[in-house]
Formats: sequence, structure tokens, C-alpha cells
Amino acid sequence: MPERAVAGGKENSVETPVESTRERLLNVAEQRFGEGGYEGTSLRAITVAAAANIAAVNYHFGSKEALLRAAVARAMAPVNTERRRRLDQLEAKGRPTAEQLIRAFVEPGLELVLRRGERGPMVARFIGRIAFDPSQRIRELYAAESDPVEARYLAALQAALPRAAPESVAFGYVNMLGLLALHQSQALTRPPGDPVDPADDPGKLAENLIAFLVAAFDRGLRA
Amino acid sequence: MPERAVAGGKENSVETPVESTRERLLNVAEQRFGEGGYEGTSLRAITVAAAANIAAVNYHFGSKEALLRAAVARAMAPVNTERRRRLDQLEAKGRPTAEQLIRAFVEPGLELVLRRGERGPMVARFIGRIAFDPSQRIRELYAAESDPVEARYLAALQAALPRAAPESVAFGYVNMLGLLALHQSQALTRPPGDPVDPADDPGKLAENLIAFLVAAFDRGLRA
DNA sequence: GCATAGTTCAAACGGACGTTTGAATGAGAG
DNA sequence: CTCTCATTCAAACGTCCGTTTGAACTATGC
Repeated sequence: MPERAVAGGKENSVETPVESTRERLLNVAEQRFGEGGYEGTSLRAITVAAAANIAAVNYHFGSKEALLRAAVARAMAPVNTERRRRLDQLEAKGRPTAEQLIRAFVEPGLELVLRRGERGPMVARFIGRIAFDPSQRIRELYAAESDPVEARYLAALQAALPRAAPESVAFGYVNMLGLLALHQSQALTRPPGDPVDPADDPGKLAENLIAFLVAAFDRGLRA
Repeated sequence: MPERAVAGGKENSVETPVESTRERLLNVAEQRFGEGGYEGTSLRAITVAAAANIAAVNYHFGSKEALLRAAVARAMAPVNTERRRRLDQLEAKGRPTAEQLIRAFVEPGLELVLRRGERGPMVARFIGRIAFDPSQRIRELYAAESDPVEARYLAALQAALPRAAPESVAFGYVNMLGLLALHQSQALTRPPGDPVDPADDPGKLAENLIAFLVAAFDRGLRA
């Protein structure tokens, strides 16, 4: 066995933290699915990059789709946790404003995932890509991971915007979801150098997107 | 040969207007690529549905990707034409407002394509899907079809919003592009019955989206 | 009539796909 | 040491993929 974490040992090697085959598969799946989509990425490409045997996928997860499901769940967990935490905090202090809610929803998706470490952008692109995969089957797989907390935000937004019709708030909400996913997937950043790159700085991107959405929610929804 | 238009004849059969193999392939490709994406749709599925031989694709187009390219060009042509026409008309009467520009850009994408006949929604979904395909190669294929007229709109928008920084206008512009594509692809309409369906009526959808975007452009862009 | 060019056809090409198998390998428990 | 069980491995499974081939068919011009 080439590289394997010691089960009982209290230390990992200092230089390269040893990852299990399962973890390596999830990491590479995150990257490759984010780059090429689900259909466009083969298990062989994943297992080669992860230095794992093809059969390891079916041993650890059961199938290609189950691998994707596990990767989505792992990637979404911290985002959902942070969104829940922020919403709890806001609601503990009374009825939140639309801007507070938008910020609490968008920032965990962009910041918490665009910032930290090397893998951040990969995770963001992965989530954004899966959320709007061509296959409805895959999209539902993502929706199942994020629906509960999303429902809470939708209800809070409707309470924060009593002058707008509920359908209008829902319309704004799916627009927020979609724009966030598109920026996460980096599909909006035009291929070459190009005239302008709106997302050169993740922090700026978050502020620009929030300002854009706040204006649209506050004044762009029908009664 | 089962069904084939008579070349010299002056009339087609009254009941079923006969389509050429080439046209049938383009029609079915539009539908299937729009449903399953490029990678998720096989040439065999297309040729079976089009009642054509597999080799017909390579005879008429050369390859799967060339078939997609031809379908994109055909689908985008009327949209681009209409956008150009509207922009010419607006600019002939002086400097257009942001709302006029947004309307002239969004409506041809939604209305002209969502309304007419049975095939409208299929074409819309096809365009929306290809515009944000997981593969950058496919996305560039779409961009090549719509870039020229898009560049004119971007310039006009920047002139209409002198208080906003050019990068901010470009940011709003890609957001408009992305939201339009997402609504066209119907990826934002949640799968089942669901709490609310924001896009029940195409006409309403256009007005809602335009109002949303106008508010965001007018008040949501940084200086 | 015949020749010609444009299309369609069944069949096969090599390769890549997701999945499965059964043996080999490893560490920990008795 | 021996047994056990989790994990890894090379190899093969059958299926589907995009593409190519070469013959058959069709309409038109001579």
C-alpha cells in the first residue's frame, strides 16, 4: 500500500498530510466535476488524478452518481451551516432587513468558499456548476442539499418585503440563487483577458453582487 | 426514400410540410441538446428521433460539434437580428435610456423565442443551456454567435449610465446575460408544483425580469 | 436510354464509458 | 502465528459513443 494514514498513530507526517483514498476521490471529484460537469467527467479521469483504482469508487461510494452526491453534501455542509448560523443570529435581534438577509445568504456562498486556501475556488465552481447542470436529476441532487435553509431565507425575505407580492419575492429569490451560482461557477467571467473582469477580487465581487441584488429586491419587485 | 421534398415541384403536401433531413436534424438537435446538454445527448438519440441515419449527421454537418454550431447559429440569428433592429431604432432617436436598452435586449431573448408556436420554448431552452454549458469550448461557440451585437449593447449601456464605473456596467451586463440565459433554460423553474412558479406566464416573466434588472442597473451599480 | 451528382443506408471501426469480479494485500485481534 | 476483515488491485464485462466506409438509391441533365 503506497500511502495510507496510520489509524492508531497520533501524528501524520509533517510535510504531506496523508489523505485517505476516499478523501482523495472526493477532492478530485470536486475539481473535475466543477471543471467539466457531471456528464463531461469520467470516473477514469477522476481515479487517475486521485491515484486510486477505478474500483475504489464503487467500493467507497457505490456508483458515479453516489460519488457526486457525497461530494455535493460535503461541499454544501459548511455553507449551509454558516447560512443557518447567520440567519439565527439575525432573527434573534428582530425582523431582519432584506439587505441583511441577502448578505447573510450570498456571503457564505462567495466568501467562505472563494477565500479560504487553495481549494476554495474549486469548491465554489463545483457547487455553481452542479446547481445548474443540464440534467434535472443532478440539479435535484443539489437542491436536496440546500432546500431546507433556502426555505427559511425565502420566508424571511417575504417578511422583510411586505409590499412586494409573494410571487415577486420568490422571483427575486431564484434570481439571487441563479446569479450566485453563475458567479460561483465562474461561467460569467469571459474566457480571455477581455475588456473587463468584474470578478477580479472576490471581496469586491461579493459587495458588487450584494449591492446589485439589494437594489433589485428593494425597487425591482412588483407589488 | 420515405419522405422527401420534391425539388422542382411547386407544392408541398398540404397536411405535413415535408422537412429535409438537414432540417429535421437541426430541429431535433435543438430539442435534445436543450434538454440534456451537449455531452448528455448522443448523436444516435438525435438521429433516431429525426428518423435519419447516423451517417447523415456527418454527411450534412461533418461532426457532432458542427451540428451544434449550425443549430446555435440558426437559433440565434433571429434574436440577433431583432436586437440589432431595436438598437438601431433606439439610437436613431438619440441616446437611449438604460431601461430602453435592457428591454430591447431582454425581450427578443424571451418574447420572440418564448411565444411563437410550439417550438419557441425549445429554442429558448436550447440557447440558455448552451450559453452556460459546463464546457468552455461550447460556451465560446455560443459567444461567437452573439458577441458582436452584445458589444454594441454594452457600449450603449455605459453611455446611458455615466455615473456608474465601466466595470460596474460590465458587471451588470453579465448579470443580465446570465439571468436571461437561466430563465431561457428553465433551470430556475423548480421541478414539481412547488410553492410558487415565477415564470408561469412568459409575458409576465419578461416584465418582471426587466423591472428587476432596471432597478439593479439604476441603483445597484457602484460608481 | 445513360451518366452524374447528391443522399441515404446498413454495417462496422476503435475507443471510452460505468460497473463487476475475484484474487492479492494490508493491519489489528486473539 | 493465525484468523479476520477492510481495502486495493488488474482485468474483464457489456454497452454506448462519434466516426467512417462503401454500396445502394434517387432525381436531374444529356
